[in-house]
Amino acid sequence: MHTALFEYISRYSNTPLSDDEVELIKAAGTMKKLKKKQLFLQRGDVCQYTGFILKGAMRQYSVDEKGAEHTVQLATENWWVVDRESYLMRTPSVYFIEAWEDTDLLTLKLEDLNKILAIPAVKEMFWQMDQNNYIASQKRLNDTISLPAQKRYENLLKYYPDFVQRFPQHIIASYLGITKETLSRVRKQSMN
Amino acid sequence: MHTALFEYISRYSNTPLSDDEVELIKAAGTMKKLKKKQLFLQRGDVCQYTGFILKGAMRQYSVDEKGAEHTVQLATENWWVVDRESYLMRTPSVYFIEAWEDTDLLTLKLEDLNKILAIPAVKEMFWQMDQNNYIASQKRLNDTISLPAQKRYENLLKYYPDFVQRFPQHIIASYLGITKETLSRVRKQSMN
DNA sequence: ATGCCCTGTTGACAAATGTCAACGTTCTTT
DNA sequence: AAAGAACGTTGACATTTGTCAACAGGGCAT
Repeated sequence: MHTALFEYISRYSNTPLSDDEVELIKAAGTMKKLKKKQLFLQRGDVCQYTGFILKGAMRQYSVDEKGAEHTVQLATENWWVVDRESYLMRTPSVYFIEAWEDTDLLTLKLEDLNKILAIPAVKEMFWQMDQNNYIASQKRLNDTISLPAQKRYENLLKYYPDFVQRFPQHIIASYLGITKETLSRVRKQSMN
Repeated sequence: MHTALFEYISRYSNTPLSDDEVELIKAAGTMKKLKKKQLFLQRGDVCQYTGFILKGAMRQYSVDEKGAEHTVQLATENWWVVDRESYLMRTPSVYFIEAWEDTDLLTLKLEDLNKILAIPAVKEMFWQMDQNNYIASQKRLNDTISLPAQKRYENLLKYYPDFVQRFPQHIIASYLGITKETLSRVRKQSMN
C-alpha cells in the first residue's frame, strides 16, 4: 500500500531508509478514499491533512466573488496535496481541494508529519519537493505573465499532457487563467 | 558585515548557532558590490551564486521575443536572489538578475552553500525560506489568474509598499503582468 | 430506457488590456 | 548649465479576452 510513497522518497533523497524507519512511516499515515467531487479541504476550514495521491486526480482552487473558480494546482498519482500555509499556520484556508476522480490518498496530520520528519530521508525528500514546487511555481508564474493564452495551453499540452486528458476543459481553462469559451477557441486555432 | 544574515537565520530557525558555526558561515561567503543596472545573472549563463541582499534592491526578469521584460521577482534587504533551477542543475538560465540600486550582497557558490548546509540552523532556515517562497509564489499565482489588474496593483501596494516606492512603474507593471500604460491608467482610477 | 446534468462549441457583443506615437517632466551625466 | 536618457501620462485605435445566451452530444443516475 505504501510502496508508491517509498519509491517517491528514494527518488527524492539519497539517504536510504532503515527497517525501523519504514515501520515508522507505515504507522504514521492514514489511508483515505475520496469519491469524485468529494472535498478534501473546504474554504474557511483549517487544512488538517497533507495527502499523497496513490491513485486518482485532484484539484486545488479558489472561488472569486462572482463564483468563478481558479485552479491553482492539478495533481495526480505521486503528487502531494495540501494548503501548506493553512496546514502549518493553522489558519483558515481560502482554497478548496477536491477529488476529481475516485482517489486513494495517504494522509498525514501535522503531528504525524513532524514525527516522520525526524527521519533524514523524509526531511530531504520534503525539502527537495519544496524546492521543486517553488521552481515550478515560479515557472508557471513567468508563463502566466509573459505568454498569451495560446502558448500557455500549448506548454501545458507539452509538459503535462496527462492533465489535459484527465481534467475537463473548463478546469484546464481555470488553470490557465482564461474562460472555457476562450480555451475552446484557442484549441480550434491550434488545429490549423 | 554578516549581522543581517545571522539575524535572518535566527528568525527562521529555532536552533542556535555555535561559535564554530558562526565562523564557518563567515568564512563561506564572499562580499560583492553591484552598481545600479549591473547584472548579477545573464540569460544563457549558469547561475553561479546565491545572493543575500545586505543593502539595495534587485529584480529578476525574463525577456520575450518582442523584447518585453517580465519581472518574476523583486527583492530588497534580507531577500535571497538566485535562479534556483539553474544554480542547482547547472543549466543555462532563462532569466536576468539585475541590481536596481547600488547593492551590497553576500554571495555563496554552490560548494559554499553545501558546506554551510551541514549546519542544522542553516538547513532549517533554507527549508523555511523555500516553504515561504512556495507559499508566496502560489499566492501570487492565484492573484494573477483570479484578479483584474487594478486589484493586483492594490494588493501590491498593501502588502509590499516598499516595492512600489523603490522600483519605477514600468517595472511594477511588468511584475503585475501588464504594460506601463495600463498601470498608469489603473493608478489614475485608484485615486477616485 | 429515459431524463438530466455535465461538457464543449458557437455567435454577437462588451470590457479589459495592448500598441503606437507624442509629449512634458525629471533625473543623470558630462 | 546643457544634453540626453529615463520616466510617466495621454489619446486613438487594435487585439485579446470575457460575458451571455443558445444549442448539441454524451454520460450518468434512477
